Amino acid sequence: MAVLGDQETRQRLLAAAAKLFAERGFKNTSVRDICAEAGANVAAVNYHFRDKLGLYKEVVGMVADAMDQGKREAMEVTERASAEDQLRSYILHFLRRCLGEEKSWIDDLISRELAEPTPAFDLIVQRGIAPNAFRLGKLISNLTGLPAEDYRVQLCGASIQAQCVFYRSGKTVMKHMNPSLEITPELIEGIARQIADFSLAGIRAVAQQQAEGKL
Amino acid sequence: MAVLGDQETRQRLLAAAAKLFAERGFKNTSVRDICAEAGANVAAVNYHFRDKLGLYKEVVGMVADAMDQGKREAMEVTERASAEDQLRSYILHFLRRCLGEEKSWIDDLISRELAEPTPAFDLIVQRGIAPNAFRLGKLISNLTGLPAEDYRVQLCGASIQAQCVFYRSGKTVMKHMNPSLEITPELIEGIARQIADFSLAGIRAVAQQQAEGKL
DNA sequence: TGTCGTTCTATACATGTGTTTTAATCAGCT
DNA sequence: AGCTGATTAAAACACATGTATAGAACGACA
Repeated sequence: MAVLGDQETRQRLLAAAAKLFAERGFKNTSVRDICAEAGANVAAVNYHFRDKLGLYKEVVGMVADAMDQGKREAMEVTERASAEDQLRSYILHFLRRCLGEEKSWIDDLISRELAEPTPAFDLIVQRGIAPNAFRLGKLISNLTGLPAEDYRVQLCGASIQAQCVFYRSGKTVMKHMNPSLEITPELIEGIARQIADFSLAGIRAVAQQQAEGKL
Repeated sequence: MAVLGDQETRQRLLAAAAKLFAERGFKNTSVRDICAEAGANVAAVNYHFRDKLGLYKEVVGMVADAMDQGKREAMEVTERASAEDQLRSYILHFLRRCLGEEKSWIDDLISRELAEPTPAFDLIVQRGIAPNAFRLGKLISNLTGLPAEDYRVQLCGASIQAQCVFYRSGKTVMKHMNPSLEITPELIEGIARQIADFSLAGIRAVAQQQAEGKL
């Protein structure tokens, strides 16, 4: 087609690549597979993205942004709510994405990148992780009255993040140990509630102690 | 050499493979690299392990056992101590392995396998994860008086596990966001203490609620 | 209509990889 | 010494993969 890029196959390549990279990882996905999935020629990747790595970076950038947006929304929907309810909403939202069916491929791709960093690692930290850590810090600061930069606040944020992320690989393990287990919405809500209760109690306990160090 | 296997190069292959697989992952490690590292011939892998995958499975099995043993020791050293102290010891031990220098490659390999399962996934769940989840359940059961099979107990175990594992990839991210950060033993102990305080408060809060569901 | 720039296709190239094959080496045994 | 079985070595094979090249298709514009 024509003149100033209609970018049609470019988009198809991005979609196909996102799907396959998330499913199988960078090294296990061949350029040929991506092009086949996208209905494009083998050379299309090099033409549009210069490299296989170039394509991957673009995908990772998109995914990091999508992740960040999803998390921002999960907090902002309940902006007027209490800090506690904001936290509960955040946890539930996160767990739905890790344990539910849809869109979990986003976190799959991120997990892979964390376990086995490629040159695209930067993008994830910069555009996906850091902004979210910042928001979480503010939330916990509201909840405790401690400054957001406080060592204890940072670690509480990490603890909450940790419990959520855990269920991404946890899903695989659970299905493996108990194949008949059905992951219902009620199950997810139950887990989310317990994580929230657990964490709120943890936060309050930690906030009462003396600060001991600095990040 | 001779008769009934002196198994010398076999051992060298296992050691080299463990190191390289943990460093770069399964797909990113070539048989040739392993053999070079072990000072063996290219064909040695196929002779001793039939496959590249055969070698990998053997390595994963070893690693799963080593992980399990390490965690068992971390609890048993303090068998006579209170359940609370046992938990604190467990968390500190775990964090040292994730954030410290030595032996963290064990958990690196496990993480990769969780993020990108291969046919060796079974081994890890069976010999590394399941036994530990069982022990953790018993510990929390002691701590709360609830039965180890209780839904809430299981989830508390997951929360603790989660916070520890988190710092394995967390280390990479921290170093990336703040390259000048020194991970001192004191830092590790501080984090461990906060995780323990956080979790103990969480456990007590959760244990006081009504049970809501079953795994 | 003919030229131009963009996009797409078919094909080839170079390389890295897991695996196989065939022969050499060597310790123990008769 | 000569045989036997296990182990190691060198070379080759088969194939997948990332990338480069050369040309075709096609719309836009003069």
